[in-house]
Amino acid sequence: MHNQGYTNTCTVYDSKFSCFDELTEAQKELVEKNKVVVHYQKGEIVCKQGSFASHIIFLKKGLAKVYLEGKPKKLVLKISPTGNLIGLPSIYDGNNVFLYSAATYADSEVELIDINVFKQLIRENPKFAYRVINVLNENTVQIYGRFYCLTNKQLHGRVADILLCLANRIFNTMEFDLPLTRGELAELTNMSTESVIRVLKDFNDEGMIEMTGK
Amino acid sequence: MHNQGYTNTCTVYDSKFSCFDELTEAQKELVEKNKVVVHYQKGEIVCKQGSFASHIIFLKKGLAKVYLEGKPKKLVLKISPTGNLIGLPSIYDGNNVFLYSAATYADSEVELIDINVFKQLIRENPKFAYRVINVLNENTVQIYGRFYCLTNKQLHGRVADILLCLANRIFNTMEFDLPLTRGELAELTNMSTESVIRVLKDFNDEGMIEMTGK
DNA sequence: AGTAAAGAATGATATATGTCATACTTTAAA
DNA sequence: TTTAAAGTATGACATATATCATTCTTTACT
Repeated sequence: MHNQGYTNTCTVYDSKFSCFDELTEAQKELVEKNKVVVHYQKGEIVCKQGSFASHIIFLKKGLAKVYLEGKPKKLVLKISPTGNLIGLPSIYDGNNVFLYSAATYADSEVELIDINVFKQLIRENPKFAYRVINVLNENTVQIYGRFYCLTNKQLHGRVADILLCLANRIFNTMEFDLPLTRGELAELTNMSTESVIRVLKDFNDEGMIEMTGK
Repeated sequence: MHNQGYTNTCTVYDSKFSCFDELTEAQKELVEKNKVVVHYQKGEIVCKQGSFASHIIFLKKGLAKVYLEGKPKKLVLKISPTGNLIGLPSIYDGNNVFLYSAATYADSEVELIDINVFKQLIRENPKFAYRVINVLNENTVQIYGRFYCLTNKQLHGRVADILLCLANRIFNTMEFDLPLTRGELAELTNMSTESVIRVLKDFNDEGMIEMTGK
C-alpha cells in the first residue's frame, strides 16, 4: 500500500452536534415560524452554488451530496445524511451566496430556515454560536481528510476509502446493497467510470470484496 | 484552456475580518494576560498536526504555510500571511488537537492565546463568535477553491493560479522576486519539482511571464 | 578564493489514469 | 413481451505527469 495520510478520509459527513438544542423555547419558536418544509425527489437540486443564500437548509430526511460546480466536472465535497445542515458557510458578511451546490441522492425532506434569523440567533445566543462553530469545524476535519485523499491517493486507495466510509457511516455493516452506480462512485472519487469498474474488479479478484449481482 | 471552475482558487488566505475588535476592554485585557509572544525563524514548525492544541495562534508578523502531514508528501492547505489566526478549527469539543501543521516561510512573530480563554470569549461574546464564524467561513471558501484547483486542473493551470495568487495577495504587483524555490512551488501545487520547472519554462517561452535571474 | 551543498535544468523513461470504441447486461418503459 | 435506455464490462490507445539520471548553476560556508 502506498500513501497513508494521518487524516480521516471519509466522505460522509455525519455531525455529532445539533446546534438547535442550545436554543431557548422562544428561539425555537422563532425558528419554527421562519422555516418552510420542502420535499425533494431523488436527484433534485437543493441549492445552487452562486445563487443568493436566503436560507440555511436542514436535511430532515434523506441523503444529499454537496459539491462544487465546475467544468469539466463537479467536485463532491461530502455526502450529507439526515440531520445535517447545508449552507452554513454562507453565513459570511457581505456575500450571502451559496458556496456550493447540493442535490439529493434519495427522496428527501428539507427545512429551509431564514438565514437572517439564523444569523440573529448566533448573535444573541453564544452557546448556539459555539455549537455552530463546532459543526463548522467538524465539517472542516472531514473536508481536509477528503482533500488529502483525492490529491494524494491513487485509484485503489480512493475507492477503498469510499467503500469503507459508506459501510461505516451509512450502512453500519460490511455487507450492503450499493445504491450508487459506478458513475456516481466515479464522481465521488474524482475518477473515470471505467477506472472505478476496473478497481472494483481488482478488489473482487483479490478477494477483498465480494460482489453479487451488479 | 481546459477546465475552469467557478470558484476562487487562491492559496493565500488573507482574512478581511479581525475578530478581536469585537471584544470589550475587559476581554481584551483577558486576552493580553493569557497570551505569550514567541518568535520563530524561517522554516520552523509553529504547530504540529495531532498534538494537543492548548492555544490559538495569531500570526503577528511573518508568513506561514498551513499543511496536512502525510506520506509520501504533505498537502499545503493555505499560505497564511500576517494578521491571521492559525488553529481555529481546533475549537472542537472532545478533541482539542491541531488539525494541521504550520511552518514559517520567514522569520515570524506569533501570539499564543490560551484556547480555553478563546472558547470562553466565544461563549460570552456572541459578536465575537459571529466574527469567528465569518473567519472560518472565509477560510472555507478559500480551501474549497484550492481543493477544486488541485483535483481538477492540470499542471499549467495550477502553476498559473499560484503565480497570480502570489502577485495579487502577497506582492500586490505583477513583478516580484520569487522567494520560493521550485521545490516549494512544487509543494504548493502538489506536483514534482521537475514539472514546475518545465511549466515555468513553457510560460517563459510563450512570453506569458518574464524571468530574469533564477 | 575555493569548495561543498543546494537548487535549477533537461532528456529519457515509466506509470497511472483518462478516453474511445464496442459489446454485453440489466432495468424500465411502451 | 419487445424495445430502448442506462448501466456495466473490457480492450486498445493516448496522455499527463512522476521518476530517474545527469549536468549545469548558484549560493553559502571555511
